[in-house]
Amino acid sequence: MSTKPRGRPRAFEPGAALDALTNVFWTHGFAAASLDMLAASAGVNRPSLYAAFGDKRTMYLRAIEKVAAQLEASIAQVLAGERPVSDELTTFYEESIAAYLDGESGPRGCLIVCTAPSSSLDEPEVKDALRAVLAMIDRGLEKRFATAREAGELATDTDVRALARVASSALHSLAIRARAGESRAQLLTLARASVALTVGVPRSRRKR
Amino acid sequence: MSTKPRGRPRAFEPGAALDALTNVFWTHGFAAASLDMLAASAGVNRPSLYAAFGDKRTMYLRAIEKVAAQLEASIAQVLAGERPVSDELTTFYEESIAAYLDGESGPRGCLIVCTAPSSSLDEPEVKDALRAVLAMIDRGLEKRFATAREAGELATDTDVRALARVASSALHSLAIRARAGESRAQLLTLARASVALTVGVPRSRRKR
DNA sequence: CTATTTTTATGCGAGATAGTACAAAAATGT
DNA sequence: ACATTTTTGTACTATCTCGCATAAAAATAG
Repeated sequence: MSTKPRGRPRAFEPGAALDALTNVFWTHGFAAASLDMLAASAGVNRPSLYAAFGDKRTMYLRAIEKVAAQLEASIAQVLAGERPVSDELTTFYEESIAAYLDGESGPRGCLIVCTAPSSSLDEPEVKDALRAVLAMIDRGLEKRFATAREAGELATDTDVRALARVASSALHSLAIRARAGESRAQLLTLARASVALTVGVPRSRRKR
Repeated sequence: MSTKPRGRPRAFEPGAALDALTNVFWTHGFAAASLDMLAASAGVNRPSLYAAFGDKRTMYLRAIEKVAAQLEASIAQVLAGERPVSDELTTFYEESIAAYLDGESGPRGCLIVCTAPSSSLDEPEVKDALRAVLAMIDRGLEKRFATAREAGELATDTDVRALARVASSALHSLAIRARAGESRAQLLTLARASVALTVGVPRSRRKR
């Protein structure tokens, strides 16, 4: 099937290179990330980067797509509907917080929530990608809440759409707060309070 | 008291110049705002800008301080404790949404929430300023909720600190969503749902 | 072994960028 | 009138920036 391509083989793996690009954008944002930094981080020369990914804006959009895909997978996996909705939502926040805090040199929040808004007015495609990701998060939570409503975990008259938007808000705020330097304990306080307000106290923490 | 200064008088008003700088940073963020843009927007030459405000980073920090002061004033005024907490909180969100949507050329969210996170890892002072503003918002809401609890509008065992952090989250999200292009109606839906979840349905909208 | 194809690496080049030096300008003090 | 003080505006420098042109390198095809 995939017979060997004709010319000189690539000296780098595009997937690993995109990981490196994503890392640079995550720390510095779009505008402050220079091509020299990006190329050095990927261990590749600038022309090779251009050949593989296009210009800087395209590289940034690829990074957003990559993170968005991971996030979508995480939502599908954690909010699978196998445990009580409050437990799953708690896990979702906890895992997000862990991801926001574990940058190579300190906390850095979410690439999309924390860096895309800044460049979204100069780069319409970034704005579109940002809006799409926000909508994807809303939809993922809405779907889980709809299941919970059917299962009797939420009142039958619950507006799951609006509820999902509130639950997403906590996620956005967690990303920003993590990047601003808030402690894990502070972030967890917000996460737990948000869960309690949106879907009720988790069974494991309910007084009795 | 303020006898006239000795040398050639200023040809621009520093307050108006800072407004112009703030405007540029609001649209483009810190890194993408060039000194040429800033100077042109303020109608001033670059050396005059440097003399008045210091370097670009300092200009950006002044812009953040200015917006933070306006926000603090808005919180004190709108959440004064003169009306039911749900009404005041609704007004607070509505006014914030109006501000997020009324940029000169389209919606642009909040300068601090939408642009500061992106440069906060490269510029520690920006990170500190961002964290301080987030804490200020949390405190302002917490204070109002504490008053509401004393007034019997919230249950006596309400954790007003955690509640305030959730209410702040909605504000952060509104800022980002506005900049991403969500409609006023979408933003209002989130605002109303957040009010309902945190402090209950406003009297004016309560069924009976 | 030669031709072809694709990637790599050096390096260029046009332009933007941040910050500053310096002289002219515009005010006040004496 | 003249010196002093402060701001203005032009010009400058040194550096960075993006993106690309071009030739060498490394593979396959025949």
